[in-house]
Amino acid sequence: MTKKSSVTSFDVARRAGVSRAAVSRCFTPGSSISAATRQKVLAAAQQLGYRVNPLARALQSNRTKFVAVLASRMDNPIRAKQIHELGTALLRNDFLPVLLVSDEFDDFEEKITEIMQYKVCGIIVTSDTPPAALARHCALQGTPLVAVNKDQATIPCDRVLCGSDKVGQAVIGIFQRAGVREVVAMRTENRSFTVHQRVDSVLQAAEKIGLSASELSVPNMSYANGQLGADLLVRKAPKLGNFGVFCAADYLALGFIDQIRYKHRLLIPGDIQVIGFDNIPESARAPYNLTTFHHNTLEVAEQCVELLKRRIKDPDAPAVTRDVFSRPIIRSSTAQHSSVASTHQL
Amino acid sequence: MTKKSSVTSFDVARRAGVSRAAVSRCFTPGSSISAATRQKVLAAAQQLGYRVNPLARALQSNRTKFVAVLASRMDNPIRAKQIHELGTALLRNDFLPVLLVSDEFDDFEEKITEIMQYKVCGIIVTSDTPPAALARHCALQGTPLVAVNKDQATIPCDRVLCGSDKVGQAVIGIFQRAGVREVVAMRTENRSFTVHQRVDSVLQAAEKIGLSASELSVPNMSYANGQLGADLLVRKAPKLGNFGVFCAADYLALGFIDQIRYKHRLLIPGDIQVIGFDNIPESARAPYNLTTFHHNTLEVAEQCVELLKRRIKDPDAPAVTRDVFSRPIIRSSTAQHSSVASTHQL
DNA sequence: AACATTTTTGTACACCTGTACAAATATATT
DNA sequence: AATATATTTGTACAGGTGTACAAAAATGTT
Repeated sequence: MTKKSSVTSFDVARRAGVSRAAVSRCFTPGSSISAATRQKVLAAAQQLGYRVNPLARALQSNRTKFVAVLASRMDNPIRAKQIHELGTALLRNDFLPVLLVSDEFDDFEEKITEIMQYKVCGIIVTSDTPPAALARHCALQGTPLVAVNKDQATIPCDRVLCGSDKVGQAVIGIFQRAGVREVVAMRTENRSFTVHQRVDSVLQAAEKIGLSASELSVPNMSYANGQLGADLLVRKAPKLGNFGVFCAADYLALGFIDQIRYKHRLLIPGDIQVIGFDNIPESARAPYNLTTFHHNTLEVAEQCVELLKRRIKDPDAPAVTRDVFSRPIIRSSTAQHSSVASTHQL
Repeated sequence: MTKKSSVTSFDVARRAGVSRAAVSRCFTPGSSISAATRQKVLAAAQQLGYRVNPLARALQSNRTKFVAVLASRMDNPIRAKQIHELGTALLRNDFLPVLLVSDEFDDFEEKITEIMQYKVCGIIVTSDTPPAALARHCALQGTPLVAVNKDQATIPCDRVLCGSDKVGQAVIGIFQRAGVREVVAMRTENRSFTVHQRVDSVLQAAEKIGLSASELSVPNMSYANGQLGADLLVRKAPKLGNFGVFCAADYLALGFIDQIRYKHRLLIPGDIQVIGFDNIPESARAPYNLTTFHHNTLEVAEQCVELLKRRIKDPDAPAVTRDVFSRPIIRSSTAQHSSVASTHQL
């Protein structure tokens, strides 16, 4: 029933008996317009089914509602969840997320410069390997940039972290209460900033109280590498007693647990205790019941949007870092201390 | 080093010593321009770092490279994978995916009409509950629409399916060779078209060869509902012998298996055999080893893009449906028949 | 009531491109 | 070489909006 949507501000102006500028002002927040004319314009717009043409507006104002979201592969459920939360958070705040999946792209930088031509009002980086040139591009164009779980050095801009540098004390506390004598922290060799933060934090906390701790390195953060980690550990320390293994991500932990159980035929938490990070859905299930940290992707997403809005409002504000707390969730992949009543939870 | 990117076609024209129209033609495929001037324009553009302003172009041509991707929650890994594949497929084909996550939005229709104002060149629907008005809007605006795993009746447009209506024969074949005497197909009550296709297909194939079959209904497609299904089945048929359960999605199957094993203390495949659909990563792992069907999300995504391009080229082409084959993957949640050598695979 | 000040309005231009049209040039034909 | 045809070029307009500027109206002040 609606016309071919070619109803323009000119049509509304004529209908309302005002100038076209008045129409524009009516739909531009903060413009000077009297209540009377606003009323007239709104009525006419309603009748004609008028909507501001966002492309024309963008051409004029040099800004759209688009926000580029840079993501890497979504095979890890926590990544998928983060993208989902970012998407909904952006939509809730009247932005439009453009999804740039970096996977398999040589000319990813080209894609980024292309999307920037569309005058996006911001960029959120989630992907593992942000092109070094990205920050430079953004600074040059004046495009707000928010990095999720990135090192300050890698990309100088507003950042949101997930409390990875604070897990050490909790991890060591849980292990200690459960009678662990030897801690192993599994690190990945890729440049995931948070993984390094978590492992460093755990090693540091162990050292602080004089608990024996070492680290184990696997290439990247996948289920298969969790399995590999199990093989490496078993080879390195054939007789495992009172061992506690911290895996820098649940995905690693699941592979580790399955391999320890199904290949090496050891018991968890009997022979080895395991703590992960992320609290992906699988971790809560019966076969795993993994003690872990709740990665609060919703809060991370909301902080991202908040920082984005802040910077849009004040482009010259100093860069800040928001650290979102990840609370520990204790399940049965770690032994329950006798004196602790029942922290056990799903 | 690059200027503030305000280099316009006018600048290039002056530098190349041609008219502005020549510059436009140089960057518009299919325009009439001589090799000589094209050369001159390209050289000037290169020197100045000129890029066509896509917003101005869109305003003129009434078309952008944006494609709206309608998605629902990404908690199910197969959904996340599908979105990932769609995203990369669109980027590979020079489109820009705008992600609209339908979750929790009352005014989702409003969001859709908003994004359509941006003159998107297409919409791909993946979400479970496509607004009924969507197809109408698209037809009205002439926007190409591709639906993934949707009923023809729900939305009349180009469609891509994943071979759900052809699983029956394979499922029954596997069950039969494994000695199953009683088939149960688990259906979800939500309006997922493919779930119904799969269950119907299985029931039909069972009836065809006179195998006893019934169905079991749970509210929706989640791990928890898989658990619920297990409870319902055990209550309904306390003595389970030679039972084969088809779960319309792996996610259901995992919940079913865990509940059967950890709560009801039965063996899989000893007491109950299970087949799923999707082949999510978890299904391949040691604790599950689920016999299932490989949901070919990559192929689905590529078909979507192909149909989209086809319709952009020829808006009046008749609506077509592409059905992507999902091949069975036989693992140890179904018993291996003695005469079959080794179809077992990870 | 006369003036000063603030708010609102309309006009005109800018944003940057694609393309219809006619003029100009190049190529083919006799 | 002269004509007919095909190709290329430039001019001018259209696409729909935001906003600087000055004029007009409304409000406040003495």
